Amino acid sequence: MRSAPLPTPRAALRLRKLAKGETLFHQGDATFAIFAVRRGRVRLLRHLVDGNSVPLHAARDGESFAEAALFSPVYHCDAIADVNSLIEIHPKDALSLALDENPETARAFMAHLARQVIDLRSRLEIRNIRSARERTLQFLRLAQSETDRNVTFERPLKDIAGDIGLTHETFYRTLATLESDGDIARNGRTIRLLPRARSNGSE
Amino acid sequence: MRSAPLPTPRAALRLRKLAKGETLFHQGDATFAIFAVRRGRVRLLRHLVDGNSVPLHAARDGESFAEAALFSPVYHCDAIADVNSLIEIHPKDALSLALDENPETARAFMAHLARQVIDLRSRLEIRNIRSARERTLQFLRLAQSETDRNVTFERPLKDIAGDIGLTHETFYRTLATLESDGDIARNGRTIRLLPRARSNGSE
DNA sequence: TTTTAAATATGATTTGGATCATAATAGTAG
DNA sequence: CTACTATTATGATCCAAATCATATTTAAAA
Repeated sequence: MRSAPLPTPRAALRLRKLAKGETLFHQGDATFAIFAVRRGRVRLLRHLVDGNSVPLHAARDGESFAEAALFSPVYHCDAIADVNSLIEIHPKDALSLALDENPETARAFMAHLARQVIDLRSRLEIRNIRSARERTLQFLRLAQSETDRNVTFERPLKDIAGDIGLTHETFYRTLATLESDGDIARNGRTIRLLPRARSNGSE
Repeated sequence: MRSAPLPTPRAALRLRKLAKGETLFHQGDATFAIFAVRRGRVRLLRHLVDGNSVPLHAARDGESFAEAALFSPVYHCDAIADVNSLIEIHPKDALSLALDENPETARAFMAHLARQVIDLRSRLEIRNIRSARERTLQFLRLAQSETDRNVTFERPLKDIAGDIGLTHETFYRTLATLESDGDIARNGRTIRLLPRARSNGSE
C-alpha cells in the first residue's frame, strides 16, 4: 500500500540527489515544494522552543512528505537525508495551480492523502496489539492480497519487523512459530496465510 | 491536534444518533457520505476473504472517518458504534460538489487531510520509542503549546495512556517518576515540561 | 572466483512494562 | 448528603519481548 505519485505536471517535476546528512529544508524556511522519496530515506525533525527536537517521521522509498507545505508559508520541521537519496521535488506553484485549475487533479491528490490517512490509522491500530504473534498475524491479514492469501515483501524482513514495532529477532521467531503451528506457509519473503490462522477464537 | 471540521455546506450537514452496537454502514455498501464523531466512539472493522476481520481504527470525539468514501463507490469496512454516539453525516454529493466548485473548499479539505497525515506519522514515530519514560517525554514535547511549555489534557490520563500505547498503570508511574526527577511539574491534567528535561544527551 | 557485508536465524539471559491487586481520591447520580 | 462509579495511584509479581551473543545463509562487492 505504498503511496501513489503526486499529481504534479510532468514538466514541473524536478529531481535532486541528497548526500547522506544533507539538508533538504530547514524548519522555518519558506515553503517552495512538497516531496517524494524515489530512493533513500529522509528524516523529518521538529525543533522545539526548549531546544529539544523530536523525530516526526522517516520517509522512505515511494513516500511523499511535507505535503502540508502546500498550506503553510513555512516548513515546520527539518528534512535531512539519512542516506544518499534521490528526491522528487514538486514545486508548490505548479502543483497549486494544477490543483486549483483541474478538479480531477485535486481529487487525485485528496485521494492520495485519504489513502494515507487510512493506511496510517490501521498501522497505529496494529500497534495496539501487544502480543507479537497476534500483531504479526493481523499485519499479515491486512497486507495480504484480495485474491490469493499471499503477501510478498519487497524489503528485508528486518525492515518489516521495524514497521510493525518488533525487533527483527522477535519477528523471525514469531514467523518461525507461526509456520510450525501451521498458521502460515513461507517461501523467503513470500508468506501465505493458511486457513486455520483464525483470530483468537475466544470471543 | 484534533481534526478541523469538514468543509461541508451547512445546509447539507446531517446528524445521526447511534446506539451502542448500531451499524452506520457495512463493508460493500454504496458510499453516500463521510462522517465525523461529535460524541462517542465508532469502530471501523475490515472483513477479509478468509472470514477473519481486522480492526482498522476507532474514531473518537472530533475525528472524521471514512474520508476515502469520497473516492470509492463502496465502503471498505464496517462502522459500528462502540458506545452511544452522535455522528455528523457529510453527504458525498454536497461535499463533492463543494469541492469541485470551490477551490477554497478543496484546499481546506486537503489541508485537513494533510494535517492528519502529519499527526498520524508523528504518533507512529513516538511508538517506535520503547522506553515508557522517553516515549512519554517525546509525547509531551510534541503536545506542548508553542508559547508556554504546558500541556493540558481534556480527557482522562487513562485515555492518554492508551493513545501512546502504554497501560494506565505504567503511564501514571512514569509521570510520577518524571515529576520526582524534576523533568515535569504537574497539576492534575496539566503538565509542564521543565527546562532540565532534555533529550538523551548521548548523541 | 574470493571477500565482505547484510539478512536470516536461533539460543541464553535480562528487563521493563504488563498484569494482578488494592486503595485513595475525585466526580456523578440518586 | 450518601452511594456509586471512574479516575488516579502504587505495590508485587510475572512474562514476553528486548537484548546480547553467535551462526548460517544470502547477496553484493572486489
